[in-house]
Amino acid sequence: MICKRAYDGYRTDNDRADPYKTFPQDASRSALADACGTSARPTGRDIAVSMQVSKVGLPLDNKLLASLPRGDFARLLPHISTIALQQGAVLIEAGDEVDHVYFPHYGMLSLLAVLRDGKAIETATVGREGVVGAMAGLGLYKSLVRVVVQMPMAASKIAATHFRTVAASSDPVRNLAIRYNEVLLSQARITAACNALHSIEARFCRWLLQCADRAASTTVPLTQEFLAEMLGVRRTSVTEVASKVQNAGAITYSRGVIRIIDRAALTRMSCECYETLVEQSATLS
Amino acid sequence: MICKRAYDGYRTDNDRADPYKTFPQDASRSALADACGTSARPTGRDIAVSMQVSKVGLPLDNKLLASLPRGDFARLLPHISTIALQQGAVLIEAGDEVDHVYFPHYGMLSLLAVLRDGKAIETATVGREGVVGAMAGLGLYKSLVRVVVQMPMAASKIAATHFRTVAASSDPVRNLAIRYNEVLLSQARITAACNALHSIEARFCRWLLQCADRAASTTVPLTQEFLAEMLGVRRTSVTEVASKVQNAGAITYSRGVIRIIDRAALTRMSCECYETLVEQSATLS
DNA sequence: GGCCTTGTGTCCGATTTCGTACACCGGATT
DNA sequence: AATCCGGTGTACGAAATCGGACACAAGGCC
Repeated sequence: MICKRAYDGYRTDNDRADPYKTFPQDASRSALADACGTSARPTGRDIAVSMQVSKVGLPLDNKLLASLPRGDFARLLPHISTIALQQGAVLIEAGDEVDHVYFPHYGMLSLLAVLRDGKAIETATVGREGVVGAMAGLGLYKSLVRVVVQMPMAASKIAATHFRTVAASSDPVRNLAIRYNEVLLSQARITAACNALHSIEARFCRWLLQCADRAASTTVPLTQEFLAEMLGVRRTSVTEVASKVQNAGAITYSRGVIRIIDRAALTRMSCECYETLVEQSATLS
Repeated sequence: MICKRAYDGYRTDNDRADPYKTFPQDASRSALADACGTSARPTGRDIAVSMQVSKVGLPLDNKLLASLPRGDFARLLPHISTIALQQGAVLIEAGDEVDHVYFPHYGMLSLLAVLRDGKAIETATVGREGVVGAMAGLGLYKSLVRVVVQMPMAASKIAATHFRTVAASSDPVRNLAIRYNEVLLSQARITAACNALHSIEARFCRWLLQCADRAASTTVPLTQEFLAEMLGVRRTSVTEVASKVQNAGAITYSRGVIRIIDRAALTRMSCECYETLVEQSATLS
C-alpha cells in the first residue's frame, strides 16, 4: 500500500525525536548532519572549524542574504549559525512549529505538500537564491509543508524569534521574505499546472534540469525511488522514463547517481515549465 | 487541437480591447458587466444607484475589508468603486500589468496558470474572504496568472496606485495582502498535490463543494466545458464523472446548472483536499 | 414550426499510468 | 568468497484518461 510505504517509511518514532531526520535508505550513509554551530563572525574559538567553512559555505553565498544592505545583514549576522545538512533530512515537518529560518548556501531543499494518507509531493524547490521559514518572521508559525534536503548541503540558520525581531524593524529583511514568498507561489502554481497537464517523462526531465542547476553540476545524486516520491508517481514509472531518456542519450545513471550527458536533449524532452520557472523566478527577484 | 480551442477561444482581438472580456459561449448572455462606479460613501449622486447596492453588495461584504480597523478602512474607502462582473469575464490576464485590486463581495474568481500552448488551469479560487491583485500594492506589478469570473459577482475595486499609497503607511492593509497571499500559496500547493494524485472524479466533487460554498447556494451555474478547463481535463471526462455522480444521487444537472442534492455524498466522493483547503484557509485567517 | 446554437451523451481505439510481483545486479559487509 | 541489501529492470493485466468523431437534445430566435 502506498500509504504504508510513504508514511511509515518517512516518519518513524526515531525520526520524530531527531531534528535531522533521515530517510531509511540513507541510514547507511555517513552521518554528516552535524550542526557546526559556527557563528559566521570568526572568533578565536572558530578558527578550529575554519576548514569547514569552505565545505559549508558562508552566509553570503545565499543570494538573499547577499542582497541585503550591509547594515541589515549585520543585524542578522550575530544570530546566524552555519549548519550542514544530510541528504534526505527532514528540516521542517508539515504541521510543526517553524522555529528556525534557513538560507541555503548551496544544494537544494524541496517543499512537499503532505496528504493525510502520508503521500507527499513536491510543490517547490529552494536553493541558494531562496529561504525557507521566512514567513515565520511575519506571523506564520506553523509550517504547511514538509521541507526535505535533496542533496548534501549547508545553510545559514537563524532562530525564528531573532529573525522576527530584526524583520520588525528592517524593511529589507521583511521585503526579502515577502518577495521570496512570491517566488514560492509562482513555483507552486507552475507545479500544479505541470502535474495536471504534462507527462511523467517531461516532468522527470524538468526536475533533473532544476536539480542540476541547483547542484551546479551535471551529476545528480538521487535514486529513482526518491524521484518517484517527488513527482508523485511509481518508482517503476521513473525507471521506465529514465531508461528511455538514457537511450535517447540525454543522461546516464547508475545506482543513485544520474549524470546529464546532453543538456539540450534533456531540455527538449522536458516541458516548458522548466523555462517558465527560471523566467518567473528571475522576474520576481 | 486543445491549443486552438483554449487559446484562440479565450483571447480574441476583441477580448484584448475590452477589460471585461467574455468567453465566447457567454456572448449571448446579458451584458451586465457594467461598472457601477459607485463610491461606497453614499452621496446624493449615488442615490440613483442605491437600488443596485443590494445587487452588488457593499465593500464590507468582503471579509478582508471588514476585518480592517475602522481608520484604515476609511482611508481606502474614498478610492473604492463597486463593480459588477459578468460570468466568464477575464479580470486580469496573465502577463498584464495589475492596475487594480479587487475585493469580491460575493461570487468567485479563479486564478489560472497559463501555459505557452494556451492551456490554462486553476490554481486557486477567491471569494469574499479574499482579494486579488493585492501584491500589486507591495511591489509586484505583473500578474503571473489569469483571473476569471466563475459566476456573476460583484467586487470593490481600487486602483493599484491608491492601494499602494495606503498600504505604504498602513500596517493592517499591508498585512492583509501578505496574509492572504499565504492562503493563495496554500491553495496552490494543495492543488498541485491534488492534480498529481487524485482522480478526476474526486477533483470534480471537490470543485463543486468549493464552488457551492462560495456561491452560498446548492446551485452552481457552470457548464461542463467550463469545469473541464478548470480541472485541466477533457470535457467528455467531466461528462462521464458528472453522470456517475448524478447516478450516485449526489447532484443533478442540466445545461449549465448543477444542483447539489446530497452534500454528504458529494463530500464522500471528493478527496480530502476540500477539507484541507477549508482548514488551512481558516488557520491562516 | 423550423432552425441554430450550445450543452450533453456516447462510442471508439490509443496511450499513459497504475499496482504488483519478481528477477537481477553491484557494491558493501563479513 | 559468500552474503546481503538497496537500487534497478521487466513483465502483465487493469484502470484511468485521452483524442476525436458524431449523435442527440433543450431552448432561444426567426
